[in-house]
Amino acid sequence: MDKLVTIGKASSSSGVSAKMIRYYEEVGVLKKASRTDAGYRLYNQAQLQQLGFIRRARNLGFSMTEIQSLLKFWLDTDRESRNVKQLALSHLQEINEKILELEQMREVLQTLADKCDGNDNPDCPILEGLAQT
Amino acid sequence: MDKLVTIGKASSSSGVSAKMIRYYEEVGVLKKASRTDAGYRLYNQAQLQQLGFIRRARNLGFSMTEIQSLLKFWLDTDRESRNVKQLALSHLQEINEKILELEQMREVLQTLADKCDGNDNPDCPILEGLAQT
DNA sequence: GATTGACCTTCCTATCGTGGTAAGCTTTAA
DNA sequence: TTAAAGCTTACCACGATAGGAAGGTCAATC
Repeated sequence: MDKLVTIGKASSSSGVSAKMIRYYEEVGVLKKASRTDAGYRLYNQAQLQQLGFIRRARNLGFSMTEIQSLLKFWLDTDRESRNVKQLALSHLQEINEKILELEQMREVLQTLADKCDGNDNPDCPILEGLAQT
Repeated sequence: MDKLVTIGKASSSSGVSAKMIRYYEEVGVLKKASRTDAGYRLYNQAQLQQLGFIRRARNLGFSMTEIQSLLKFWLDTDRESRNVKQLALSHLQEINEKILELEQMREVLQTLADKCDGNDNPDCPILEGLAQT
């Protein structure tokens, strides 16, 4: 039942590009795939699930290093959920910091933009704000 | 009055690293600096102001390409504020999109994390969410 | 049996903004 | 005079991704 597929099928069914699948193998996030006699990589169902896992973790903004840990936890039945949660919370904090940073940028920039007439006149509070004389 | 300084002073007084100052020159964001006989770069007051301008624009998240445009506008007394404002609003939109993306990540991840006990038990809704069986 | 086209392989390049390092020259201060 | 600090260019690295070139493999069609 463990149907094997080459990298193209693995890519289309997981939503991860073939390029990236090879890259994940190269950097050690994925174990080396088995090969056909001709050297084609082969993936089984469990490996396809791992690719989906990686894609979803990427979509949540986890770095490859974090994903490597998450995958290890996932495959380890002796994991402690404490460690997974800690990783998630640490990433959540990063996300929150980025949001705050972007919101501050937005506020400053919006304030400047609001003051700019945006016509054919050269006077521009945006440039003045950046020049900050 | 137009005191000239070498790159170290230019860096410390503008808050832009010497490395970056050279890089901006290399990619054409800054005009090539004049040089001493020995080949040391020299910066005048106007150029120091430009460095500050760049630093503040970077702090607002503008890309180097956008900053190149902003600098051009700033130095062009025939500019129309319309174009500056358009650039700023376009960047604002990007910022807003990034914020939305991060907020979506946060919501999903926070929901998963809330469901995870975070103890020595292996059961973990975070991993289950990523596995999405 | 031969050709074709889709698929696979490895290897190299680029992105973007920043940091680091090494080898060597110049300036300044002791 | 010598040592330290500062400058120069020319490399390499990051993280995650994409593109391309050159070549091997597979399956279907002529």
